[in-house]
Amino acid sequence: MSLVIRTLSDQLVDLVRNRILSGVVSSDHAIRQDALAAELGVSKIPLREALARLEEEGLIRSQANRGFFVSPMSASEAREVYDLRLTLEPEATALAARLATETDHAHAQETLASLYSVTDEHGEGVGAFNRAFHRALFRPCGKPITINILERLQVLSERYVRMHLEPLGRDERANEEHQELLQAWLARDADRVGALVRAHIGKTIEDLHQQLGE
Amino acid sequence: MSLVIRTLSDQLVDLVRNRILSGVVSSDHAIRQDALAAELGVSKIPLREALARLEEEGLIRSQANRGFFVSPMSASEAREVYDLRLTLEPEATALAARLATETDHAHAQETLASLYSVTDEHGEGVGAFNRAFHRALFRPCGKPITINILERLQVLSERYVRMHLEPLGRDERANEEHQELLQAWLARDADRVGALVRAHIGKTIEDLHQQLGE
DNA sequence: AAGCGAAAAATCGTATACGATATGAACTAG
DNA sequence: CTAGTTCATATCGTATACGATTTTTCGCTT
Repeated sequence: MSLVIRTLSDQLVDLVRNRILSGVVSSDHAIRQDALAAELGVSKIPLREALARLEEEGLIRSQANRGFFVSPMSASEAREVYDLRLTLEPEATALAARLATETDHAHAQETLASLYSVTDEHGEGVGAFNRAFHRALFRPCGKPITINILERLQVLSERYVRMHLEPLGRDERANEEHQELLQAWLARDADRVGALVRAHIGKTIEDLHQQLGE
Repeated sequence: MSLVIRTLSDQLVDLVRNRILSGVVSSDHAIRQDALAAELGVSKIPLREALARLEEEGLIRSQANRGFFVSPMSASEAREVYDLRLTLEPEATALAARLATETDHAHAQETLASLYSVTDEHGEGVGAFNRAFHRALFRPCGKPITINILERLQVLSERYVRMHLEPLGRDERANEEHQELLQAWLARDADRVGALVRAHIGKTIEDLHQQLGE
């Protein structure tokens, strides 16, 4: 699939990230490097490189000579992450709608189809496909740094979605919104795309605030 | 000074970052890990961890089995970086002006004084102190992720400042702007702070565009 | 002479092994 | 019985050494 050769460290980044997002590792006690390395069948060096990258992403923090801890979740962080997405993502997605090629269109449609196929199962991976869909919509905007920031924000926000929104079966409504968004995006209706993304994120913020009991 | 123990990798991050920003390593040919490690008197592992972190920051890119290359500079990247700063930094700095404590005030004043003292020399470190000053102004905003993103953007933008603006002796006017900005910031005049930061960044964008020959 | 192919050199990526630092428990003193 | 201290254990951080991949150079063929 991937034409570029992926180094072991890069693979570990995705693997450990998914573990953290799945909530497998608890927020409080440290990550045992040796144990995790042994469990994954690799050595410590590539694992440490992966952890260093994840620390830059903001998912974990390291205390010298004490180890890596997954960053604690907080209502304020959730608020900040979604505020930032609200600031950046609508504009980027709208721009991408204007610049998208036929290949991008096909890719976005495929991604949403995959999202549908896994939603029913309510299993793992829903968040990952959700991320992939939104990513497919803003990637063609042609702004590498913006894309990078948005991807980071998506990762940080996913924990809150998984913890507070997924149990409520909020997927149904999200899917309708996704479908509507995709149609506008494919039609290159930039203004409508921006508005929809803004509404989508805004709604998520509201739901989160309700859950977090503000 | 620093109460927290800094690991060797972290120190290398700053060191290598400064090397790249100084333009010591050219944009095209790869970074020799062994050579650089030997030159710095350390081993490869901590150096690689530092490089992995810098890659997440966006300063360098790695091709598998080929090595690390410093990201090429481009007019479009410069444009994007400053657009993002224009989107995020004024608001953050204005908010910080409202929330800043006496300690923060003292720190900001110290930082600007240090900036003055090194400006005359036109030597190294001007960029670093410039970064430190602006950082001191937005750090008290209390939004960790925003702070992190802005710091990354500062690093990315510094290369363009060093290359295109520093040779022009633009420091004088910048210092006046800095002084004005600091006064408004100390007075907690959030609106004025926002406007001044916006103007400061906007002016830099204009100067850059002129230099980059658009 | 130019282009293609193979072998050698160099560099990157990874595994193993060692020293340094922090945590936890046991022991002694008050 | 409690608090402080010391020692042992466990984990992290780093240096050294080895295998894999890529690049370059040399030789050969056309």
